[in-house]
Amino acid sequence: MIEVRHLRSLVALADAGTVSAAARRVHLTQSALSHQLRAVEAHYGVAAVRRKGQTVELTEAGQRLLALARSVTAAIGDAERDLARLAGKPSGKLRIVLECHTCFDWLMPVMDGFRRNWPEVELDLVSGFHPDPLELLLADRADLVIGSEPKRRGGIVHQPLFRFEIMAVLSTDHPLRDRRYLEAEDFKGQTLITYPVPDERIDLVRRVLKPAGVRPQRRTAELTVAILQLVASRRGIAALPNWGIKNYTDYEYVIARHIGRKGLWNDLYATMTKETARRPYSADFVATAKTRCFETLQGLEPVS
Amino acid sequence: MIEVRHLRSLVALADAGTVSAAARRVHLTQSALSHQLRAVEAHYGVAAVRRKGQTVELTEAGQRLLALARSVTAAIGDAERDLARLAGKPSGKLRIVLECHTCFDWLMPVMDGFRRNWPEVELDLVSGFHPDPLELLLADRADLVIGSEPKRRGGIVHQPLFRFEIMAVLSTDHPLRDRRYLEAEDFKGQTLITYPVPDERIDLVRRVLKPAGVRPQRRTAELTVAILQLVASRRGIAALPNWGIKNYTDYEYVIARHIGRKGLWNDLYATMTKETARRPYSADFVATAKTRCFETLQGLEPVS
DNA sequence: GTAAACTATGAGCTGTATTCATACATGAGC
DNA sequence: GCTCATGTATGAATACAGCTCATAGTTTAC
Repeated sequence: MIEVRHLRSLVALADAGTVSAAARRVHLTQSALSHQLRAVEAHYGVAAVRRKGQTVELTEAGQRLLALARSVTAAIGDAERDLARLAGKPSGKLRIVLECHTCFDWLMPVMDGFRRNWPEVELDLVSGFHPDPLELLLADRADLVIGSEPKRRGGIVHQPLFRFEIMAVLSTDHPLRDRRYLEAEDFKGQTLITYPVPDERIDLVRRVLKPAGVRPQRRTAELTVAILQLVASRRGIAALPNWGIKNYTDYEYVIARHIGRKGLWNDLYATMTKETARRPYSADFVATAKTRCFETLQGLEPVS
Repeated sequence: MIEVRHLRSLVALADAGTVSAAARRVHLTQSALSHQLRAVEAHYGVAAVRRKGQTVELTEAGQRLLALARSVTAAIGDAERDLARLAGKPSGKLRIVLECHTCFDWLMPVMDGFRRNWPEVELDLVSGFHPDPLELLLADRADLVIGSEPKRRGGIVHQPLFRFEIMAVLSTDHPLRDRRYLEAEDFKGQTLITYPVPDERIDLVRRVLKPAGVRPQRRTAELTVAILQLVASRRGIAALPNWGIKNYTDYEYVIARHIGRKGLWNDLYATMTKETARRPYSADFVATAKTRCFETLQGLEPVS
């Protein structure tokens, strides 16, 4: 008998593209997922995936099962929201602070979905720059902070969202184009194009350049497209999330390179007070944000 | 995490009305189902059922979960049919023979549904009376027999459908009206109103009256409503399935009494050749017939 | 009042899903 | 072409979830 867990695994597989990555997403071993897949295939007497070298591809039967999986998981989600509503009228606010500038790109559709699912909740985006966003939580001026670097503090919980890679973005004819990955030294004498935020908020600077004593020139732009425009015009190098630049690298408008041998990865967390975390709608916000990002953004990994 | 098995149990519970009966339907113990229910309720922090003396009733949350359950099980059913189609183009015939006259009542909607789900399968109803329907299977003049009394024969398999009670139907002012149940003796001197089929096909006669040497007068009518009409007009007693007369007894148009202390129960089977049983569409026919009957007919029990 | 239904619940067992250990395949980099 | 990293497959061992068993408490019918 097929079970919800099989369907969730299948969704993860379709989104991740490999059994191993899917296993990480559903917090199982690769072996467990392989066994699951085999069991489902044996049960229905059809192949659900086709092995394609390092990666895996759904067969027609797999696609059909995936369609089932998506509709079933969506139906379960809807039901669970209704149950939460029945368990106790959950009116309230959700005021969100964004530490990470690029996160706007995925946050907007998530917020749109949330507004539809929880019309009774007052959704808001706290704007402006805040040196210590956690203070906003404690001062009851915000309910949820999206950022990295969880700092332990009483009464505050951090819920992992996902991990993504920050890549160096270069013009197609940049002298560093043949490097497989860039190191701190490579940024010497370069211009770094960033959002208009302080050094501390730029992972490349804080975690790579500053420790190595490298201080390249800075130039800023508000919008991601503007930054890419400057990069393409050879005005400098940018450091942006993998998934934010996929469309531009695919068409070789710009090129992307890893930062460091293993790449520069960033963990994203949703941070809130314990009390907020207990509310069903905030839990749902985090859950659907994760689901949606893993579904739509490329190259994501779960926080380890 | 809620699983498909919980949802199936919930459907069974809603259809059966008691935890014990639901447990029999899903082939689990009453205890297992009670534990399941508790687990689901604990997981969502809501009560799904309200105890009502001997029986059980869904709460609002239970109703919401039931709606989820029905839609999910239906979606899984659809997907499984599609997978069967992908596994191998299943064109073919399904010629059905009915041993049991009243079964027309539930068979028609089941056949309608089947025709929609399997347009590529030629569905047919073999009409007329046949002394030995199994012969039709072996002679390839039919594919599926619906009847009771499974006789072992090589190459032929019997798949249980359900068990139902045959009750004596009396006019509201009948002298036997105060008996809680009728015995063979009670039929002495009565007129028995039946479908126009031989003695052997009438369970009351074959299993109760004949063994006791009681041979009441017979009078026949083709249609169930006609039989009920005669009963109401005090022309005699009939023996009909529980579920077939519910509407009439509810309005006290006629009254129904058990036959024998424990009631007279009849097991229904779908009988076919092994080869037919292997075809996905015949398996699906049996499965959906069961599901649908348990859902729509009252007082059914699974075959033990 | 008794019998025959029903439900609830803790303890214990069983079966199944998961992990572990391992073999083998593929692709990138030197 | 060799090595390394990363992927998949699979049998055996393991752990835990879910089931059954045993039992007590309720409700309903006669």
